[in-house]
Parts: sequence; structure tokens; C-alpha cells
Amino acid sequence: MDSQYKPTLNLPDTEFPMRGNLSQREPEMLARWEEMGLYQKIRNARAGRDKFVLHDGPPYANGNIHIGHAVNKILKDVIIKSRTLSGFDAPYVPGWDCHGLPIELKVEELVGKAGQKVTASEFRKHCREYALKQVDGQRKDFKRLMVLGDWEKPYLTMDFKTEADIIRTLGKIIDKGHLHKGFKPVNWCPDCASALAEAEVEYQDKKSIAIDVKFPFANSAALLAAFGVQNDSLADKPVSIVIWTTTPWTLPSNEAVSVHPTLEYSLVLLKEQGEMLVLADALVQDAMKRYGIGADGFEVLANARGEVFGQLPGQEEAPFVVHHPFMPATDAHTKTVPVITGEHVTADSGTGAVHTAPMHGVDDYNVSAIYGVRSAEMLVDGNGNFISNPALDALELSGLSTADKGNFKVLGLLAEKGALLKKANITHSYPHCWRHKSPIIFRATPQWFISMNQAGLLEQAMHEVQNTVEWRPGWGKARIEGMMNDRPDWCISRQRTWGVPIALFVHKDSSELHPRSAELIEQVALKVEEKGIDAWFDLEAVELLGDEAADYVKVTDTLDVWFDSGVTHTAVCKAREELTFPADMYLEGSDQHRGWFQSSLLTSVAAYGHAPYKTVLTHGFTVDGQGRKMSKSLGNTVEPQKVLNSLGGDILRWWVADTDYSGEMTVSDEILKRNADAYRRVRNTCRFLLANINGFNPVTDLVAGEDLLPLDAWMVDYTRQLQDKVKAFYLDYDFKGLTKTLMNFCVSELGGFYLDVIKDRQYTCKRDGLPRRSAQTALFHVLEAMARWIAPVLSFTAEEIWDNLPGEREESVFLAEWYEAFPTLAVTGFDDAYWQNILQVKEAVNGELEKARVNKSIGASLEAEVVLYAEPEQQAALAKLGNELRFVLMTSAATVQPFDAEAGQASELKGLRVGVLPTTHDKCERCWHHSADVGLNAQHPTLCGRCVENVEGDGEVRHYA
RNA sequence: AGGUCUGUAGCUCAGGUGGUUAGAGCGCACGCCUGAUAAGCGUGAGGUCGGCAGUUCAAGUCUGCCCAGACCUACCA
Repeated sequence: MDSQYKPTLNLPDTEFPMRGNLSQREPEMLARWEEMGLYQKIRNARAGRDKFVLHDGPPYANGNIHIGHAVNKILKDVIIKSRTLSGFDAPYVPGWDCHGLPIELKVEELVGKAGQKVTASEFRKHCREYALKQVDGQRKDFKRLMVLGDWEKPYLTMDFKTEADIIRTLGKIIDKGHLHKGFKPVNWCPDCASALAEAEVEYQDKKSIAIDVKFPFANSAALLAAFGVQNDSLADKPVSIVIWTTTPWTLPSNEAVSVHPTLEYSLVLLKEQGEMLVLADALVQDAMKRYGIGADGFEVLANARGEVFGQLPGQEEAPFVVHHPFMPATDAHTKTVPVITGEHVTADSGTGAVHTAPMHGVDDYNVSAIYGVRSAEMLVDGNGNFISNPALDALELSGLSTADKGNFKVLGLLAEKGALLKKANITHSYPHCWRHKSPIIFRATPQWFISMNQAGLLEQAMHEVQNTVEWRPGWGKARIEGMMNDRPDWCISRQRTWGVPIALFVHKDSSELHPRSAELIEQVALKVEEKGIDAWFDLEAVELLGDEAADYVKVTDTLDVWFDSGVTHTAVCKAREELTFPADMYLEGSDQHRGWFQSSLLTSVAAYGHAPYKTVLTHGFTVDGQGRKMSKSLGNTVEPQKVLNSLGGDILRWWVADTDYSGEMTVSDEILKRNADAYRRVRNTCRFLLANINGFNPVTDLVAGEDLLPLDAWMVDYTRQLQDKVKAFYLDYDFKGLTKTLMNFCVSELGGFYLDVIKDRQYTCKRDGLPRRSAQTALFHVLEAMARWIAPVLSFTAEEIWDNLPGEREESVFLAEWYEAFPTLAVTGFDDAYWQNILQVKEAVNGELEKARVNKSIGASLEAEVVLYAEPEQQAALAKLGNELRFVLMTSAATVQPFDAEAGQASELKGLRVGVLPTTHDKCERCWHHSADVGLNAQHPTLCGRCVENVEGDGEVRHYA
């Protein structure tokens, strides 16, 4: 039942709704921002200011955005918005990575392979259209996250100008001497007759023939000596090292046998056969069983580590060579190959000695490169058949398929030569072409590389990593260092259709680059700027080379897409006026230490000698509630679109800010629910603030700093000091520090204390009297500050508050800077320490009130009267508030007495005892305080004295609170 | 298998250089209020600080090993 005096109260009132209804209202706000051209207005407002450039790492233009994309974009947006609030000109140019295999595969599904149903040129056109469509889809979602940026003019790696600049940057890197041509084994499908990318390979079980093959040592006497065996009766017996392989067809290409330098090898005598074998010590038992030799059929003569008989890095020549079982050398004997050492060798299976064919295995290739072991010729053609050459012709291998006949022929040769120790069928996981489902082979092909060492690139890049770049968190440095230290040369060529061409001419005989390559590249770039990458593929060599054209071949390889995105420091940061090079920051997930951070660094150092970024900030990956990675197959993904359509963007953003992004970021329904709870608290606090400055016009009603009541002055001062912390959190990219601090402010000092205390004054005092205007002034300052504090994170809500704030202001909170219009306050002796003490006293009193409540002697705190028995210092402090102490404690009466160990109850606070009594006075109908003067006024028999004063008189006077 | 990282109450996080009964907010339970009301206030219960050893008078904090998880790389001859 409403009191007749209710209309005389100043109750809170606001249009600002309690519930955000974010999923519906955020899109409306976005439309408004777009309509007013907010991004451009911010640019204009910050023109001429210091720049802060966060360069966007381009997501791949394929598929819907997932939660990881959302995290990345939101973090970037929070940083950019906070820097903008700090007064920086912080442009954000989002980008997309548009070339490459995944798009080709999608387009293949739609129109077929390039060169089959459609021409390469048409295929590229389809790729371009497809990529554009993907960009549109992702852009819509990114904008929905309320990420502010130049969405009208993003950068695309497939923009003609960008494609041209990618080629130019390649030219620059060639100019500095970092390019070299080499070979590399790649996944090769004999049915496609082409190379396969990693993504086109799938693993299936395959039946293979596994064989143990003997490679006899050329100098067995020396080998025995190396094993420390001196026994003349053995001297004339053959010694072989045994390899195990599941790809017999690669044996013709064998160029070495690898052993592990620190693994123990045994010299085993086969008694019956009268020959010796070298095998890994740990595998002797297994091998003998496999060969059908019983325990008494062999004897281990000696052991030696691999480094004793294998060639070590740095050694000019191999200490031992072995005879290839069947490949002929120039003379009558079979050719010999070196025994080398390699870290890739294990004693897990086989024999501990690895058949090494550099043309057919990555490890083989890498280890061979260390010793300069090279195959003279690739013996297998693109269809997986042995080529024809004198040696293969003689062995009758030419033309046979490595998949069957060729393989069997090799087995036959081995058996014929007596080199085959054992043949067995095994089933193992083996790479297959995902299209043909046929087993693939490894086949070395000519490729282009950016060399880590030929022009000192690795060294320079490492210098940048260690000395000029700031890594956040600090372990990012160790991570990228480790990754760079063991990285091979960067193979930048791909045999693909949808990619930026390696726009080079090489001599048809020598394979040397054209001497005027730098100049030619610029000419090509100009054409690509006009017509895109097709300009190169359509180009006739004569156009640029004239008469020389006959001697040169146009390279048709495309660039690794990591090169595209890696050189956006040039194609975007350098090319766009609003950006800077180097950029202030790159910010991506921790997978990019291998990816974009590295490709950007290497290309920038290669081209310009320095890093493209000053700071690299890394975030972790999202995992589910159990800490497991998100995957569609596990069904534990959290889709950002779903969150946006249910809880809303501000809640997703709050979650990003509230989570420690330096490690794994956990998301689950419960976590999002908790974040929605936190959001509601912040929102409601702001709503209550707005509701209480109802009717407040800052132009006419703002109370000067020196006139504020001490409690209000404290609130203003507290807020001002909190702002320093807020700024520091943003500067330090510590967003969880920010959200936690903000939350505590809303719950403790502000929500739990100040707002609760001033309600009485707000509601009951005269509408335009000083007591109320003083509090409103404080609330106004808090709101001005807080709207800005939350804007980088709760972008929608901040703007919504901004709309509800009185006074002249910018069109959007994002055009504003941090609030600095805090008033100068009077020095009153009521400082922060004073009020913090009061807060503790209040807590102690609450403890006692709760006991009375449990006894049912009181309900609301206004039904109580308290007496505080305090030590002198505390007594003096409390007495300073005089009669207004009761307002702070929210009791109907509060008096202070000297400490008396007998009186009241001991409270939580030492030196303070508290007496709680249920009030005996009548309750004022209007202010709900119980007071002796209720009913003294005949006109208003249900009111207390101060309410009479507030209703009829000039209004009560407040001195402190 | 290797490199980098993570593991503190149900949830999200604080806990410089080792030192009293390990903190906060949320959530939860109970209570109050009904003039912030799909709100607000109060009180309270929750932790062998991933595990095991060790160094030390003293370890969440240092060392080693192990377990679980994340990212990256390699391997499956």
C-alpha cells in the first residue's frame, strides 16, 4: 500500500532498461554506428595524434568464423578502442588471406579441376569469386562482434595491388640474395601425376612388403677393427649392415645408410652362414627371430656406437662405405654408398640402420644434405614408373610401376644377389591421395627456397627476436627462437593454380635467374596491378624478354600463401597511408609463432633488415570446460554466432576480457552464464546511477568540488584514483585485471556501500537541495568515467549509457577520451583512509545486526538503534560524523560511547563493541526511520521532523553524508 | 618423441625477492528488504594450492620426477 507521501520522494527513474536484450538491440546500435560513419569520424577526430598501429593478421577466407576468431578480433578491438580512449590515432584495417589450397579444393568441387573442365584462368576467376563471398560472410560476423574497423576497405591478399606488392617484395628478397633453388621431396600422387599438399593427404592402412636387406661393407677388416674385434678367422668373412624397409622400390635410389650416432650397434656372427651383420643392439633378438636363427645360431661379437663407424657432420669423408646390393657403378662392381649418422634414426623397429634415399623421403633428404650426398637423377617419373636410363635398362626396371611390377622386380634382384635376409607382409598406416585413395610416394622436385643462411637471414632475424621485439608474454621469445633454430630453409614454391606467381624467368639450360630479374619483376608487378595474377600466367615471355625469350623459361610455380600474408607489412602497412611500418603490434594465437609471426619476421628482415613489429602479443586457444580442445567431432564447440544470438556480444566480449588469454581459454555454458551474471551486475549498477541522476542537469545543478559533502567527495576521489588503475590495466593489456576491478567496485565500495547509503538522501531530501545535488554530482562524475572505462569491452552498453547521460557530449563514447573533468576537492580530513575505516566499522556493525535479525528482534536495519563503544581514536573518528553516523550505518539511531568492556557485544573489529537495540520509536511513514519526533507535527502526524522539513520547509541540512 | 606453455575453492582470477589461521568476486545455502524488485542488502559454508619426492627452521611460492591438458614440430624407414 503506497504512502500518501510517496509522491514527495525522489525515487530513481530512468529509460535505461534493466535487461540489455543485447541480441536484439546490438544490431540496431551497429546500424547506427555504420550510418553515422563512426569509424571515419574517429579517424577525423584523431587526425594528427600519435599513431598506434595494430596490424591485423588475415584470417583465411573460408568458412564461418569460430570462437577462436572471435577471441582474436575482440582482443584486437579492446586494445584499439582503449588506445583511442587514450587519445591515440589507432586505425584498424582488417584483412583476409585469399589465395591457396583450401579455396582451390572448394572450387574444384564446384567447377572441377583447373585444366580439365575449366581453364586455369577461369578457375582462378571462380576462386576469386568464392573468396569474396567468404570474406563477405566473415565480415558480417566480425562486425557483429562490435569490432570497429575499416570494414569498407579491408585488405585482401588477392587485391591486384596487393598481389603486385607481394611480387615486388619477393623481388626485394631476391635482390638481397636470400633466394635459392633446390630440391625437396614432396607428397606425390602417381594417379594425379602431381604434388599433393599436406591437406590432400590422408592416412589409411596399407599392406606392404617389408624387407631386411644386407649392404656389405667394402672393407670388412677395417670394420672389425672399428668394433675392436681381432680374430683372423673372421677376417675373410663378409660383414653387412642390415636395413629394413617397406618401400623396396626406393632401393635403386639409395644413396646412403644411416645409423644413430649414440645408439649401440652389435656385430653379430651368424655361425651357420659364416657371415656377420651389423644391427642395433636393442633389436638383435627381434631380428634373429625374424630371420629364423635360434639363440645358438648367432653370437654377438662386439658392440660399438654408431658414431664409431658412421660419418659425422663435419667429417669430410665417410669412414665406411657399403656396397649397394644391385645398382651398378661405373665399373663391374655395384656402387658404394656411405654409412652416415642421423638423429632421425631410432631403435623402435627394423634394424636401427636406415636405408636412405634422398629423392624419396624428407628425413633422407635432410640428412643427406648435411653430408652433401645427392642423387644424380630422379629415377621415378611423374606417373610412378621407373625412367629409362642405362642402369635401370640393364636391370630391366625401366618403365615398371613402383606400385607393383617395379617393386617385385626389385625384390627379385635382391634375392638374386643374395641380399634379401627376410621378406614379410605388414599392414601399416600409410599416406594416400584423398582423391584417388591410392598410396602416394615421396618424390623430390625442384623448388624455390628462402635460405636461412646463404645471406645471413637466420642470424639477422634472431637478432631482431632477441633485441628489438617485445614478446608478450615473455616466453614468446623462447618459443619462436626454438622454432626458428631448427627450421629448414623455407620452401616458398607451390605447384598450384590459385596463388601469386613466382614471377621469374630462368635460363632453360642453366636454370640461372635472368640477370635483369629485379627490373623484370617490377614490370610484371605493374601488369599484375592492372589485371591481377592472370597477367603473369597470360604473359608471353617475348613481351618482356624480346629476343632472349627463346633461352628462358617462365616459372609457373606459385608462392606459399604464408608468403602472401607474411609480406603484408609491405603490401598493407607500407602501402596504406594511415598505417605505419613497422607496426606497433601483431596479435595472434600462439600457433602463429610458427606461422605468421615468423613468416612476417623472415620476409621483413630479408627485405629490410628489421622486424615488422615492435610488440608481439599472443593469446592461447579456446578449450572446453574440461580443458579439452574444441572440435566438431567431439561436439564441444561454442559457436560465437549462437552466443551472439542468445546472450549477446557484450557478454562474449566480457568473457574474452575476463579470461586470462595468455593460456588456454576455457569456455562452456556455465562460464558464459557466470559472465552474463557479471554483466548484469555492471549493467544494473550503471542503471541505478542513471536512475538517480534523474532530473540532474550538469550545467545548472553540478555542485562545485569544494561544496560536495565529504562522503560524495570521497566517491569522486575514489573514482578518480580508480581511473588511474583502469588506464594502467589497459596499457598493460591486463583486461581481466580491469574486469575484476570494475566488478569489485560495483559490488563493494560503490554498490555495497556508497549507493546503499545515499539512497536515503536521494529519496527523502529536497529535490534540488544541496544534499541531493551533491550526491548526484558524484554519481554524474562516476558515470562519465565509467561509461568510458567499460567502452572498450562492453561497447554496446557503454554507448547506451552515453545516450542516457545528460549534458553536451560527443556523438559517440568512442569519439571521447578518458574523463578528466574531476573537480578539485576541499581538504576536509575525510580522506580515503577515513572512509575505509568507516567501511570496516559498518561491516562489524552488520555482523551484530545480523545476530539481532537471527533472533527476530529486528528485520530491516532501520528497526535497530546502535551504540558503539570505541577506543578513543575510533571514538573520535566516529564522532566526526555526529548525528549523521546513523545514515552511514543505515540504522535509526547511532551513538558513540567510550570503550567499555562490559557494554554491548564484542564485534569483529578490535577496540569496538556494539550494542544493538530494537527501536522503540514510531516509524516515519515517509523515510522509514524510527524516531522520537514522529507525530510531533499535527499537520503530518505520521512524519518525523526532518521529513516535515523536507516536505514543507527549506529541506534538511546534511554536513557529511 | 622433442620444444613452448598451463594446472590455487563449483566458476573466473589475486597471491614481488619462500615466513602468521591461502584472498576476491561470482555461484551456492540461509536470512532481510519490497522506494534499484526477473533488482538490492546481510550472514555463511566451500581449498591436503594437479601428484610424489627433495632442499629449508619454514614451500602455493625453489629443485627433480610423474600425471593431465593446450599449441607447435617431428616420426611411423
